[in-house]
Amino acid sequence: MRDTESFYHRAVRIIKSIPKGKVATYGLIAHLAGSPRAARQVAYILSSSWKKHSLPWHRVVNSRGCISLKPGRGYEEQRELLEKEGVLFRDDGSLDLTDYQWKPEKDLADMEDF
DNA sequence: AACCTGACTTCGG
DNA sequence: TCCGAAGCCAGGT
Repeated sequence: MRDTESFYHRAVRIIKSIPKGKVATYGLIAHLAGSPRAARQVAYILSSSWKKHSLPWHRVVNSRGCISLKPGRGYEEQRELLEKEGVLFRDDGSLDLTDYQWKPEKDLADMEDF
């Protein structure tokens, strides 16, 4: 059996476990789910079925700590949701990953170089 | 089966 | 530091 299904479910599970007030990058989620390079797939999962799994989609940002969504296509909504959880944005629209990025406990991860 | 597409990431100029 | 190109993964057509 291919691993794609597992990846999907693992990714969903990981996204669900992102605590309020924290964020995770696409790459980190992909990494934890077992495919370090599948960041795009994580994005796909969010856009296609965040509703289906009640995922906290707004807690996922790109590697620079910015919202990947374009203005008018969810950007403002995501930013608002995050601000409601206490996340502060800089003038350029980015947030401080060193403060907000979720660091999962060793349960889920078999991260090699952490 | 082949090609296109995307809420990404990384590297080189 | 900023911009463009290439690499990657999986779903949709």
